[in-house]
Amino acid sequence: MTYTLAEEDYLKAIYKIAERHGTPVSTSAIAELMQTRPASVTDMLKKLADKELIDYKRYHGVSLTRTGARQATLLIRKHRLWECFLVDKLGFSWDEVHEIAEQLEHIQSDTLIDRLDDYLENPKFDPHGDPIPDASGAYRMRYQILLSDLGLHQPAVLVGVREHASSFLQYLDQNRLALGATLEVIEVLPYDGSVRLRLGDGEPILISGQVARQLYVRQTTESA
Amino acid sequence: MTYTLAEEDYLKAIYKIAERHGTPVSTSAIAELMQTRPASVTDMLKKLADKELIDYKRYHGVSLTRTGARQATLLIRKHRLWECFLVDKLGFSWDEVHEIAEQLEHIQSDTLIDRLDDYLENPKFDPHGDPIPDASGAYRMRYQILLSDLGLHQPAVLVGVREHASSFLQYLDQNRLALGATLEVIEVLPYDGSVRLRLGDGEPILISGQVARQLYVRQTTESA
DNA sequence: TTTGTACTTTAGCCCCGTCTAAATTCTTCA
DNA sequence: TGAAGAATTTAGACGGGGCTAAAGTACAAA
Repeated sequence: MTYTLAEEDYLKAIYKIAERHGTPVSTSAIAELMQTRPASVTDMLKKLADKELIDYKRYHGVSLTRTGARQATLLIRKHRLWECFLVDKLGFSWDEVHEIAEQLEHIQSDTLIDRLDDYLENPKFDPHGDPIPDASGAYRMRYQILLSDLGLHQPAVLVGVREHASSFLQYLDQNRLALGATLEVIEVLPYDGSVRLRLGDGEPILISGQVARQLYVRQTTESA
Repeated sequence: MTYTLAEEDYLKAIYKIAERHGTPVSTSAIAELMQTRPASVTDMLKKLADKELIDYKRYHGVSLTRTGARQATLLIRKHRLWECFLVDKLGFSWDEVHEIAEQLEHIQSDTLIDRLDDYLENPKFDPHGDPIPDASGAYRMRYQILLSDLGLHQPAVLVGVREHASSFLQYLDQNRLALGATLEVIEVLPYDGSVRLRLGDGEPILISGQVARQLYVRQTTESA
């Protein structure tokens, strides 16, 4: 019932890759995400398979078992709740919390995490707009689309970020692109896909197509 | 500048033993406190000595160097601040927090601990009445004596506990012996050293000499 | 001064998680 | 169909941290 730090890290990595790119998850994808060597990954996969946390066929990648997915979801719950704590209570900014939450998520205590959840008033999303699973591992996906897929003049709210790199988040801060901001696409430049948008009721700003593809928005009216 | 989990645990153990029983600290004392084998302790002592965290002479015990003591104090600071957080913010009781704080104290982030300190409003004592070192490692000892050394009819306040075992703390709870309680010794039974005392303005209660030797009190007047 | 006993260290082994180098398997394309 | 090339796994090794068994050291008592 209790796993090592390394095992937990692998489970989370597999979960994340599966979420983005589907299953099965390749050895090299895990190695890349975890900054380690494929040979090391193979070793660990055997151990995880022995513990029935993953389904593993040599040369054909892995997927999480029910138990493995359960555990991964729990880790994500812990990670995101700690991020809320760091931002909401301790005053960290959203680009500073990842590293610390990576450590905190390994603290073993169900009571602790449940009480933390209550203390934070059961948040449903973390500071990056990612959903927080409940104690049973369930979470609801919010309706959201990429800003790059938002129609012209369609009012929307910024609800999440796909990219979590500090430099990206700092860039957003500098451009007043905070979660909850209302916005509307004014123009998409045909040459390179850059997007001009109105933020709240301020002056229009220009962001690259690259950035637009990293932002999740929710439309705020049902018009075309 | 950054140490492994095991190294940190050893430093803290050595610090604690030195605090209670003085220096040098024996291999077997460390082994007993850490629930490990003397042979394992010897192995680790060599490593800590190589890193100049302890002074170590074969067969003659160890003491912490300045650097080692600094690190141990920092760990204790972290441990005690986390205990405050768990009790004051998350509503844990004082007998539930030790295990969790043992894990939390290893989280590496100076910023985190400083912000936690501020968030808790820079407490000077943890839930067991133990002093919390400041960021520089300094802390002030409170004036305190053992309840077993308190004179008859001498008004005093319960300020700390020497024993941290859950069962002991729960026993105190059941007898309304909480930190901050005012008390006065009414009688010491000659037969076994049991102490009868008045707690606040309630009925007298009887505690064993054994228990009285685990409680720290501060006298509240200068009489006799 | 010697010796018995308790304490400590050494020697040698184990498991975890990682690595490099070499071998194997998969896949794709001519 | 049959390689070439990419991905993956195996083999063998290492450092961290722990254990047992055996050997060495200290110290108190005679």
